[in-house]
Amino acid sequence: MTRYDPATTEPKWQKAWDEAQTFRATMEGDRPKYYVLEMFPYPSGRIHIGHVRNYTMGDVIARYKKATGHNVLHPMGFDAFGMPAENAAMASGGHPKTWTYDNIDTMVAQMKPLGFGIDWSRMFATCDPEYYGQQQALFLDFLEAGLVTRREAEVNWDPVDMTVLANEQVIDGKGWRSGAEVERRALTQWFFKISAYSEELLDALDQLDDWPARVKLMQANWIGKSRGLQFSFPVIDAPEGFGEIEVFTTRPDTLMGASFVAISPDHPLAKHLEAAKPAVAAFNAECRKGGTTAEAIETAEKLGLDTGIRVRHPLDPDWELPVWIANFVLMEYGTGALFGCPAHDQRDLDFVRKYDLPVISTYVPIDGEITLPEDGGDPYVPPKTEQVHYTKLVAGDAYQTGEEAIDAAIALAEQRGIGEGVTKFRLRDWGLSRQRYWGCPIPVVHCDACGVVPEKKENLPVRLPDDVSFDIPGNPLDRHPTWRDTTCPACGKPAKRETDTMDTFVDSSWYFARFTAPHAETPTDMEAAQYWMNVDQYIGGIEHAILHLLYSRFFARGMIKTGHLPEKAAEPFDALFTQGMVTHAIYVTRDEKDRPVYHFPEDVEIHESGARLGATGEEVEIIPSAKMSKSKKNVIDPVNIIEQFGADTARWFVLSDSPPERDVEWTASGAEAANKFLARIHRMATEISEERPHGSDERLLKELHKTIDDVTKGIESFGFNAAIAKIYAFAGTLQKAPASGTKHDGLKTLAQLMAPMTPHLAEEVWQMLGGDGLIANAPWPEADESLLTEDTVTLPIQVNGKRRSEISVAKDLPKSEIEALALADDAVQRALNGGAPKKLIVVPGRIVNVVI
RNA sequence: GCCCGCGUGGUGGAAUGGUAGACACAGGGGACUUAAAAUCCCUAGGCGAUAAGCCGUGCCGGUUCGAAUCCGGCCGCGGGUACCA
Repeated sequence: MTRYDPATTEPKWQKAWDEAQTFRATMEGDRPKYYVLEMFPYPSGRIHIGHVRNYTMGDVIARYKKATGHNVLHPMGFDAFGMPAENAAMASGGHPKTWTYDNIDTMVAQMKPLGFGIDWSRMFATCDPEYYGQQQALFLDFLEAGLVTRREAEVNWDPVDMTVLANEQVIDGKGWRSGAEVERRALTQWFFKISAYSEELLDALDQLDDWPARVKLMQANWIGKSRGLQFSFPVIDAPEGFGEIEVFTTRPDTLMGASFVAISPDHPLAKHLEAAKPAVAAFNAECRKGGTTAEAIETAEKLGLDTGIRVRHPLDPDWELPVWIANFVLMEYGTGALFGCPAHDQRDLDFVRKYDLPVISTYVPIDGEITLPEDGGDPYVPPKTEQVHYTKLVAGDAYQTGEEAIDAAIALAEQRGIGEGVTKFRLRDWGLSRQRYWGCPIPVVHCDACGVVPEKKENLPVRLPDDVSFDIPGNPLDRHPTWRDTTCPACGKPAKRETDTMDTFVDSSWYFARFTAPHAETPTDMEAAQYWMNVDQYIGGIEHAILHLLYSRFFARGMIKTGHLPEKAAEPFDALFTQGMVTHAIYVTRDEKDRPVYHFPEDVEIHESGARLGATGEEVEIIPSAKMSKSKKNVIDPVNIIEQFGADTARWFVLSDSPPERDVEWTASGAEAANKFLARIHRMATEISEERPHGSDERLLKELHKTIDDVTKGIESFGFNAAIAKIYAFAGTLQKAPASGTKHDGLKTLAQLMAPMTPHLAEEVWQMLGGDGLIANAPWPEADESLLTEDTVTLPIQVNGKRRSEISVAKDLPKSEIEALALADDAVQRALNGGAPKKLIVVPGRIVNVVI
């Protein structure tokens, strides 16, 4: 008996697929198209087991769809621009380009042995000039179509290194290299006008039936549509040009509980006051310390400064309120100013308690007592749909819901001409400027005479220069005179190139469209886009639920507007699946200064008494389980598993144990078990590979068709682990079954069911059993409906909801007879103890419940 | 802080309103073998005695004939938070 040997078998079948061009996608034939895409990887160095999991899932879908008669497109590429390449260049003196392309070569060489059914002829990297040149063309078309604008926005500024920092490079409010306290500084930057699409991007979520509900909810909350009242507070003794302060509120019903007006440190009035008042200037400078992230701003200590300016309450001219500058007021949202109502908002209450301002409740619960916030209680914040008792009413009835009171307040304000109801969105425009080298150059030129001038399309791509260095902080493009200095495309006079490059999210916002015609001389080829779009199934991590997916949805709309995609591609991803991460324990020792030193799992030996370093025997601390990360060294390189057990084992294991949307802990023992099972399947094939015997096995045939049905449904619903459990169960039954024609056919069909997951083994078994051609080209088995039903069913019998017994009855037995049988049951008799049941619930085919 | 998830045996998990723990890993016992490997069989949530029974899906409460599943409140963990990708 020959043992299954993946080392020879897997390359053999990969070569066979290659030679037959099995996965080359063309627009020929009349089969329906199917486009399956996994979020493309960043070329970080080597692939890890999480990549294997992600691309195996996509491959299962791709191979399954091919078997069900589809013309499948399954491409692969690399999201190749970004910071890590520059960091590597800074750390080790290489060039981002060399580093990136070397990594891509390594990762492709690691992925090919996994046997993915990918059309490798379509591969590209976003750092290929061929790709980013087309992206520059897209940018120019977007600019012309009015989808791009330029204005000031804040960045993290490292005052020592004199550079812009990414959020990731700000650690505890300090620059990662200099250690200097970071401050926020405004720069003129390019923006995509995504906020103009707020309403549309929100509304269209409803049509995405095959997206996870939580992703749609996160996007909806991110876009953040809210209706409220915009109105002004008249300023008393106003500085010139600041006669009133305009605010936006979603709770105009609480206007009679206002206790202060707060403006952002970036509000025009705050900036105006800086000039005359050193205290304001100092306060605003204090507020601008720290990074730009929402987390940093929201969790910072709430600070306020009384400007001394006072305003009048719009509903009561005798009521004066103080105007404060507060660091929690964002200039980007609403009007950059608000009124505080501490009785019904925790943040406002914290603020007034800190600065000793009044608290005024405007409503109380209808039922029940609360300690009013005036008397030291918590703020009262019921849902807007709940009816409350208004004690200080703006409009409407004293007893009404928050929603009703808000509508009434807006109506009153509009009637009196105080303000108007407006709809605001939280979504901000997409700042795409990055002050970095390794990205797509923004194809514009700054000319003293003509201003900002778009580069001519015939001059694209604007290529990144190769001769740059990273020995000093900052963007090397800024100090590269021969690249930076150019001539104005409009007037021909000397001018300077834009040295900012694009956010890498731009690169990943249209790559899916480029895969449909990766070498077209325009960004897309309309015929190919018309044929292949949309992506039928998109697969990727939940961490992309908001930004990447939202930007892609915007970009698709922009590409339609500029004639680069057909109308139908406005929502480019028909179905979305978000998979979980692969996690692993972290192994740590301590150095002489008690600093953590991380170790790769393969360097650690696990003993009963604990873990030790293989090389030195030093004791190792085990930190339970965390997301795989290169810096913590808790990454599993799948190459080890592939070398030891083969690609099919790696594929089978990553699919078998965990539901794909959930995080999975990597364990080596699981891979061994997966390998044993695959060897078992192969052994079965060697045992029954001779001629197909006569004779059928009805019981086995029913099992087989049930398995076909279960596995098909499992794959369709991404229930790979459950599908695999069914395969395990059927394989056990099959192995024990006596020889028959059914057994022979059953193993062949089992190979087909496994083919999307373990394609090499499946080809091997298929060939051994005399299958026709490649299993990769064989049509998917269909379950015979007539074999799926059973004549008798087992009904559990509950007494008061607890299982006490079970009966086996004919499937179509009338309810009355089931009732009689259930009541006659010993356990039920015992429970009834001579009495009669209060109620008898019979759910045909499912359960009986006797209520006593 | 805010938004979104998740929490089930020693472990990965199954069951999405109807028999909690399918399938597998690790464990225990056995067969085969001179021995080992490989393979095969049995066992397995907890308490109880192997019975009856009781308890049990992070915690507390609710809806229901019936809740891991639906609702409310908490705790813990994870993802995102607009310059990580």
